[in-house]
Amino acid sequence: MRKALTIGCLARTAGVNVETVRYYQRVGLIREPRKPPSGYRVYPPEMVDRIKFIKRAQPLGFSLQEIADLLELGDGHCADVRVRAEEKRAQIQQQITDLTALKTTLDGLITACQSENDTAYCPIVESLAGKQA
Amino acid sequence: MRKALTIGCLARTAGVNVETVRYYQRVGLIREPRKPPSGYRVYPPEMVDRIKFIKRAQPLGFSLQEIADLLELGDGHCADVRVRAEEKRAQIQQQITDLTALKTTLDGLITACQSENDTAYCPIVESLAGKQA
DNA sequence: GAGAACTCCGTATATAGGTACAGAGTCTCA
DNA sequence: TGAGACTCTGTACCTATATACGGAGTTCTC
Repeated sequence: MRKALTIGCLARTAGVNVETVRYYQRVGLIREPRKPPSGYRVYPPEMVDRIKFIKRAQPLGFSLQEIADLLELGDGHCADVRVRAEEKRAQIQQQITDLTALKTTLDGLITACQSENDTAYCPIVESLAGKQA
Repeated sequence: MRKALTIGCLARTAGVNVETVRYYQRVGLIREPRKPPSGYRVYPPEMVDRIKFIKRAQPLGFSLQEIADLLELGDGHCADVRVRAEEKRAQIQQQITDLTALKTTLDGLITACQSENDTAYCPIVESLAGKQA
């Protein structure tokens, strides 16, 4: 019989700490499997990808709560999925726009690194100088 | 005479808390102006944009340390600017790629919201399913 | 020139996202 | 079958990123 996916195995496979898995359970980000009479919980294999997703979404600027929202959309507990998905998409589009601006600025720095730069002007700051505030 | 840009005025204009400005000074993210004999520090006007930049970079997934790095690049304290800028650019490109994948998945959810979704399969998770780990 | 509003400095508190550890029970495998 | 590895629960601790507060001094405004 294949080894059961217990919490330690899950954590190792997904590349996180066991305590992190427990933490995600505590805050409701992932479901805790029913505790079998024996006492050791067994996780479904998809849980590995779910945790990997979380770990990749974080450095994109999503909080755990936002990630929970995204996952819920994917889980298809519909109702207002469409509306919420559209909101998320708009937010993500804004992030892409900002990052693209930043990247363009870095391109400039890279190709013209002989910066005649003794002024208070900072090209990096300019890149996100949206006048929205 | 125009009102001097004291810390309160700076904070208000940039849309942050006074304590946040002090905090950024403490951690070295922005420079604290020399204290005049009177005791009230005066900030240069560019500081407003610098703080706004920080506040826009954070939700893109950058830590304060990473933002400090970016700003330093822009400030042109060269030496290894080119190399560091190239690293940052690569990182940002990866973020853009990931976000684009996520957005594409949301597009799918939005156009085909009648999800025949009773399986363990989750399209959102799939979107970042890079097999890099 | 007096009171309100502001600044300074130091310290304390808050929240998110983990990580660590203790003590007791369970599983695995030679 | 017994030692070592693992899990469970609960609680404590840690870092990053702020935010709040108290008491003393400064500036603005009327």
